[in-house]
Amino acid sequence: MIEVYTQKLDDVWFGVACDQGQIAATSFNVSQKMLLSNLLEIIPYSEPFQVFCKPSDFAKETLTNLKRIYCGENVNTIFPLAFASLPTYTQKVLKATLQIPVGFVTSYGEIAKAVGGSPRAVGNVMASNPFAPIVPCHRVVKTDLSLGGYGGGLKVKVEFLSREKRGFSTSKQVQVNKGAFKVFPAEHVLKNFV
DNA sequence: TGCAAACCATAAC
DNA sequence: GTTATGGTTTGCA
Repeated sequence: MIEVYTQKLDDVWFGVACDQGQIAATSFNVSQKMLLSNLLEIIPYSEPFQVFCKPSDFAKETLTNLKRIYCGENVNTIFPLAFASLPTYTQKVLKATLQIPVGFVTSYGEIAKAVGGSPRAVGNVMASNPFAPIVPCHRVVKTDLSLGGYGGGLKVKVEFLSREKRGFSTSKQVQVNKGAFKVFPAEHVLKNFV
């Protein structure tokens, strides 16, 4: 039985779907209706689920952390994400995306170079990211440092990046399992929006 | 700039 | 199996 919890924190709804102590999906939205719709779309139709009004302790902690990420804070928590049910390639891309530090962005192509596959395929994984905003798909942009797309709307993507900017000025390398990819300061993207 | 073609993993049929 | 579909990228006019 998958347990679904939602909670409103400072005008934004956050939600988590828990499956046997693991996180099957997370999401956020200004409307609770949309949030539930997003979450339920992620969990398989065949899985029985129940929506709870009151969060469990674990859910409460997770939702609080989601909000902190949403606010642009550094959150070091390791979340028990349910990767096992996802395709291998999807897992690789999501795990690489997890390595992008707060205040930095990278491109679809950079991730593709690090984990294999094509930028297009990486975009597909982002588009169906079950763990927003834990997996920071908002930190992935196009090669020319223009935005690309975002599930929650481009405005939200920009807002995320401006809350996360840390004043970095130089790019750096991030190691993943096999390869490495380059990350750029979030400012490099934001400057196109002044 | 702008457009066409290559890209490649998924999901849906 | 096969096809359609992208949160892309690159090359070429």
